[in-house]
Amino acid sequence: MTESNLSTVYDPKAVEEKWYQFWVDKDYFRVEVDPSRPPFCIVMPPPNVTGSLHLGHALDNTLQDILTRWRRMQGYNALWLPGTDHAGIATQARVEEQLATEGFTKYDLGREKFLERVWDWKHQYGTKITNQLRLLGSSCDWSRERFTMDEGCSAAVREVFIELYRQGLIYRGDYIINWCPKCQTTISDIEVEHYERDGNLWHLRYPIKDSNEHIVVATTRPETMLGDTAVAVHPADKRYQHLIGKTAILPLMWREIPIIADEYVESEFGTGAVKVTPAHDVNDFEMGLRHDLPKVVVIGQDARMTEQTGRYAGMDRYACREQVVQDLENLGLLLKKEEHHHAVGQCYRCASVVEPLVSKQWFVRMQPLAEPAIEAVKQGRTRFVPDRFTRIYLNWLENIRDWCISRQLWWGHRIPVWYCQDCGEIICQKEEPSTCTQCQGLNLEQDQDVLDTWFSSGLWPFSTLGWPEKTPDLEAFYPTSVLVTGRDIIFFWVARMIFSGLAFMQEVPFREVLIHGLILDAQGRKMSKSLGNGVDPIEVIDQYGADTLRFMLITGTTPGNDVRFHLEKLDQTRNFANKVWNASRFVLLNLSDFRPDSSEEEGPEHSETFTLADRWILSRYNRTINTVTRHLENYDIGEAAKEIYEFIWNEYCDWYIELAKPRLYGRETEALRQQAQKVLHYVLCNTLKLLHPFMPFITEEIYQHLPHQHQSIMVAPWPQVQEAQIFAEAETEMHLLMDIIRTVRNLRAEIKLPPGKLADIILASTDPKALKIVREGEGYIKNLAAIAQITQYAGQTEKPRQALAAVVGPVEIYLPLEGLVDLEKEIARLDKEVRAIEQEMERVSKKLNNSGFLGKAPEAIINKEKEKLAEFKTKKETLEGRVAVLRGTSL
RNA sequence: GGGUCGUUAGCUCAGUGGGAGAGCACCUCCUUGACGCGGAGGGGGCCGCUAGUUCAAUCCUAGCACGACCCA
Repeated sequence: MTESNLSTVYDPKAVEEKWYQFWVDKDYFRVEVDPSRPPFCIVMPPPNVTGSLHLGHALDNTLQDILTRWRRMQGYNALWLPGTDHAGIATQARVEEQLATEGFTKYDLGREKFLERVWDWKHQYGTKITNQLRLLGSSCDWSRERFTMDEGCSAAVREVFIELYRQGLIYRGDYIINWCPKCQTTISDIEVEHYERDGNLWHLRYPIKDSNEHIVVATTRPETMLGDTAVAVHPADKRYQHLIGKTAILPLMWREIPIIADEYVESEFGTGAVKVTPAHDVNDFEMGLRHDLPKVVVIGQDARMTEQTGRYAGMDRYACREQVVQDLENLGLLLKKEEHHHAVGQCYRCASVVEPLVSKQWFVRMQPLAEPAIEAVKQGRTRFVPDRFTRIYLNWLENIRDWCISRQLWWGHRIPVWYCQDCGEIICQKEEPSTCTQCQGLNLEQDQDVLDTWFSSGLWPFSTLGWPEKTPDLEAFYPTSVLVTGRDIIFFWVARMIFSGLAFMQEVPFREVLIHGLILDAQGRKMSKSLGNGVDPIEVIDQYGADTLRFMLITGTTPGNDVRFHLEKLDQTRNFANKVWNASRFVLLNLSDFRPDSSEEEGPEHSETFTLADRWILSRYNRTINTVTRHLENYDIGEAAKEIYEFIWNEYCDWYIELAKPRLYGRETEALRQQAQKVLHYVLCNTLKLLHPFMPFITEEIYQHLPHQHQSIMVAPWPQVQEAQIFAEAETEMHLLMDIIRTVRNLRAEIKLPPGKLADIILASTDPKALKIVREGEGYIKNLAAIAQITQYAGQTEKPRQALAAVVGPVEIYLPLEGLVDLEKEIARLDKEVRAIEQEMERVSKKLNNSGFLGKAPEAIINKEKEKLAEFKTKKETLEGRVAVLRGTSL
């Protein structure tokens, strides 16, 4: 064995790639349909093929990998299905940027050639990102990897489009949409981000026809007045009653427009009268429908004024704003301009100010699809974790508007609709028609637009499992077990998967949705390219290893809450990995002559030779299995990790290894040495299994060095609690000894006794049980508190004056130090402690004298308080007695 | 305007209806045969504010303040 050559510092680089390749070679990630085992399935939220892994992906996929590895070890047939997303706008934009550096536009290439370029891009970056997922340790089934534009997913998209079209749930119409003038495409409502801005509110006077009166409207966008087709007031507004039904003259255009009454108008806002521009405002558009108003398009897709605007035609929308204001002012029709704070919609992709426009687009009728999706979640068929996201989901679906799904892009799923240029027939079908179904004409043209990316990702949970074919995978794994995703795409994606799943699979796509927060930078800002505050997970892996990144991302966090990324936290986690490494090194160094004689799962048989420390660590280990498993079941993944961290560091390393050393170093019998080896090995080996889902690489590396039964730790069974190995009494006894040891160390520090200098102590107790524990634990105390001689007293015996004293439960501790004890200082110290105890006692007595407490509190709590009081009382008396001795006022 | 989350040690964050926790930072000590990416000990908190429920509130309820985010 070469274990003794293991470096004292864990080096992730040396092992990670090796083990990932090993797992792949062994085909451990690949899943076959297996009816004999319960299925567990996660479909991966497909990362975009636009770029590279960011920390959000790292968190998302770490969580999925933890769940998958854990369930796999538990014996589930665990499928984690990976894939990537074509990400329409984003990818197209990146390729256009690339072309621009070569001095081309997409129009120079033409649609077909351009798409070839995008596919090239996809192959390059799709591979890059899936390779990065491998670096992270993701145990997904790569043989099932999918892409939203592969043949199967594309077939699913066409199937769904045609079916919804057939049912009348997809329609084409002139409606107001959000237009991004930079991306030159529509975007859906949720792709618009609203930001507060400083703007102005202009008050414009519109003359009333055949009257000297004016009506004053307030607007934040004066340039749109050129497209006004009405003025609206609230029907109950007393100020304007006499004007309702009259006609106003639209200045500059000198068009007659009606004054209408509509509930939508807020009387309190501005002047209480609003201009109505149905072609350029969502609310005005709806008002226009209610009142049958004409729509005058004054701003075009290039964000310039249209021919409709006469002399303003061709101006940029903002230049036109200036001009209109100026012209109105010249006419004396600008009443005032006031500063006004308001929200402006921007494109989520390029941050251009979105222009609401009326245009012909494809829409999905949402009402009939949303209803079952609302019901399913209300019935708990899909459960959100944490629960609060249920309301966010429901709120959105309950107020849903129709979904604009056409995009004026080239990269994406082409809308499967053809228009007959001869007879105007609209043909919607899977395959390209060769002749018109109506007039048999040959002059067919396919719709130029593609579908919103989320249209295809909404089908992801079943399209990836083979739908629309009836595949064994679909049968076995749908509905999937859990979806893990960020809180930012509940609307974009989660809701759409649920209604699509219900519509086409008649069942929800997943039973549970685990929502996690976003990764923020150290100042709490979102990481973004423009801020340049992003952290590259690959660099972190390079520097610290994937295990450290994974563990760091999921510890100290709560489900659903954002996480700030601090580099220091990486050090902390790296130190933990190193601790695990070195504890394992220690065990290995002492296992050279060890041959396990029991199964890895069952561990050493209970034996009379178990020491107190053995029983204690076995008991603690078994309780840890229980707690960790429970936390994982509840998706409290950070808590599960913390539990393992604390068990390994604070119990296994800090105490058990130290307690076991004397036996290992052969100061006792060979049988005792072997017993220690067994327990050390068993607990370490199985604790590594608990840690494996969180830190797959280091646990595999160590497992392979240890004597082991399974080919890999990742296919070893998840540890089971062994009731026979839970020793409650050993835990209590060990805690008493640990307290005594801590207290002795404390006393030594008090008087600055050098750690190397052995001391003698006196332990006294009137409690025979305590004396027995102390007698059995004598060796532990001597070793861990650097004690040479322990003198035990049963009962009241005279103690040396020149000694420090302390009380731990029923045990008195004396550290005699002839000539070193400053009696005054010692008295002061003890007095201080007495006062602290008195405070505690007062609080407890107050409770116990409260009849309400005695009458209503559970008996266990009352007894606990009584015990506390009794313990404080003894301790106080002992310490006071001690003070009296030191003062010489007693005996 | 509606909603959600947060407010706990100097910093970053866990946690619980019944004696306040971790990591980092800070102070003291330690080249102890796994680990100085370590060990031992220590200091440091009206658990945002105000009411209410309760025998008991840092935890539950309401309101408020501040911060972040979402929706309109």
